[in-house]
Amino acid sequence: MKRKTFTAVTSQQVAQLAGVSQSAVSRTFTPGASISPATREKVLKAARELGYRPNAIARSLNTARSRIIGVVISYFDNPFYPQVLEALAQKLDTLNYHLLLFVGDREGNVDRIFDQIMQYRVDGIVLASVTLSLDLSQECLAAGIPVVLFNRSDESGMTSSVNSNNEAAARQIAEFFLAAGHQRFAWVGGVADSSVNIARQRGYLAALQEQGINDVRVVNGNYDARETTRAAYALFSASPAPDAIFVANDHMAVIVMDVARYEFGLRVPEDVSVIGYDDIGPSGWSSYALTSASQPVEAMVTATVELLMKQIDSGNIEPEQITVPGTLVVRHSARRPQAGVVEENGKVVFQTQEDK
Amino acid sequence: MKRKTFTAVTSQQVAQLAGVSQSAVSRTFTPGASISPATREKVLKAARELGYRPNAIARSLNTARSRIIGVVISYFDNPFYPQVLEALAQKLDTLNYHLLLFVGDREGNVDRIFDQIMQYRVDGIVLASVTLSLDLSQECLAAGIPVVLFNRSDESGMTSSVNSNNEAAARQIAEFFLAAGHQRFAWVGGVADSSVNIARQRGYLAALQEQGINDVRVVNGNYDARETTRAAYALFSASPAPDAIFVANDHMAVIVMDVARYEFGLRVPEDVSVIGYDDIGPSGWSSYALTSASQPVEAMVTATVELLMKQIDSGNIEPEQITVPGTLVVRHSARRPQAGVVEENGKVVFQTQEDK
DNA sequence: CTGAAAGCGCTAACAC
DNA sequence: GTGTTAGCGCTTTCAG
Repeated sequence: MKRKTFTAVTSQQVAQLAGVSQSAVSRTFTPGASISPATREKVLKAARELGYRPNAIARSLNTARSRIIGVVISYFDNPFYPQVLEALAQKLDTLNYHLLLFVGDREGNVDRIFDQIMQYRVDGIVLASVTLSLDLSQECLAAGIPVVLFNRSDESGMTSSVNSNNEAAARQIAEFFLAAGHQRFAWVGGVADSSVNIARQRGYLAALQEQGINDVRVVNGNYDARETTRAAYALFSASPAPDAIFVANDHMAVIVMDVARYEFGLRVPEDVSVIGYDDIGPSGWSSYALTSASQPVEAMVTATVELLMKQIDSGNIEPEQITVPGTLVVRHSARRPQAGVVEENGKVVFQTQEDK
Repeated sequence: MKRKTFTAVTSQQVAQLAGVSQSAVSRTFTPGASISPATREKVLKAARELGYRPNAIARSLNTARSRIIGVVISYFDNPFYPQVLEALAQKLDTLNYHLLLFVGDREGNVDRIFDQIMQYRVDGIVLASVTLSLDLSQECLAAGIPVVLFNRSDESGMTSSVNSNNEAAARQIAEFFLAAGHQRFAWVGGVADSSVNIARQRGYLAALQEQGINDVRVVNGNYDARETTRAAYALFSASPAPDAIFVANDHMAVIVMDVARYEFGLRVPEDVSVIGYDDIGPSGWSSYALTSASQPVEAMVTATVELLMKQIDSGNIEPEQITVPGTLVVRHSARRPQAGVVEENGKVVFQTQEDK
């Protein structure tokens, strides 16, 4: 058994053992501080003996930097977000920052989350919650805390954000459908006023319209399993049913496929082509083999963290909008066009003219 | 534009504006403190005006309580863990605790994680990382920090843990297979030395053995997609191939099903029955309709948090092993026995004799 | 390069 | 009930 008294060891105690001043101890553990190799060694030795670790809380108190980034997420059902979370945690860890997690479910807890975030004096915030009102980010910015919206943008341009190129990707999907000779198009949307949903829908419809197609069936799945099922039913019950469906994200697309196959006996892609967005894990599973616009999670996370760090270090929180391009990963849930589908780094992707 | 100087407002400033002492401010924000309604109001008013929020960092420093729980997770690919994370975050939030996330990927970063955890003086730790060595928990316990292992146990009994009843559930699965008349059994394991994997395998094999079945095909998927695919190939290439496969978790079971169907043209469950463990989201999708032992996530999380709180409040970290029972959710990936399958709260489950 | 000393913002005795 | 007074463990001037 170890000592019963669990009072953590302090720099003071280390100093005493090492026979130096407490500031010397502090300096040994402060990267850029000026300290002689000799004392440094003494301190390190004593620290090791005592099992000393600097108290991050105390440090935060007088540096006014917590080295904590608050991350607000909801929609854990969609594997996209856990993937982001993992990447974010790893990236931050690299920089010796830490991740305080907030779950933003109902609209009602914005105030509560804001309160918690403020109390912990987080150095920055990643807002990756689709549903949460933007008031939160405004309040944080007003308080001088850097915020970056992840996979979501703020139309007013007041908040920094990192997104994939939603509109362009959606246009590409329309082109893909068109090139494969589809005729009857549909769109299954997510939460109607979420920014990525709007951008994807806009790109898709616009590209279609440019080819003279105005008659696109639009339904809404609201990022919700039950509602998506209902929306899919509506789609396939119509006659003629659509033969090309772009679903706002993979998490819903998978449901649409299941309804098509198991409730309507449709073959995918022979009877109907389905394309999604995100390229989450299940999209790669054989049962789905979903053709999907991939989100470059790593790149997006890197951009997010860099943006945050820049703002934290400079104290300047000028908003900045970052868009990182993704690719259309071609699998088997949608009929393939004759041209444009190529292999690239072991993945099959679709290239439009401009890409070349 | 707001004021350019973002120095957060302190209790001192509030005190001044309210015309009271700084301690009065502190008291109004300390739940049980004795303060008169009158001063309380004055303080609250001043605080509102200034946008004051207590500095949690400073508070932590002298209460020696951070109100932060460190959560260590790896294996984000398996939706089970994100689900746990979400539940944990929500539950902790309820109690005004916060969740600092650590990603434990490689064995190598145990020391690093431990270091970070210690530096932030977290009040407790939830270890939900399958792969991470138990040294971490030992070190934390030695440092006097409550640790509870989640979905994982420590054979030595030195660490607290919360698990579903792995062995019992596995036995039940064996019974289910047996009752449905299966003959050729197989087991697809996860990381060989992970505690839940061991318990599930043990229960399954023991129950089978008690019925005189000793010939069970055992392969290993290591909780990894590629390896699981390989393991499934091995299983189905043999002749005769198994007709009843228990896979250590759903995340692998889904892969096994895909291989069976799309690589070997097998029908599930006509040709082969597959049962998994966890009852994650995708298991409910029509393409899989996986029969699976459900983990009672909410109950497990509640137990975890309660245990942690008890230990934190009492300062007593006697290890305690908690097991919470789950149910076998019956879908369509495994042939159903004649008896024992009943509907319960809208879910179809399997009941063994003892259950009744 | 090093030690002494002054806080960071708050809580918790302690007197009144 | 309220103000005064010590710190919590550390960083950071400031002399030397």
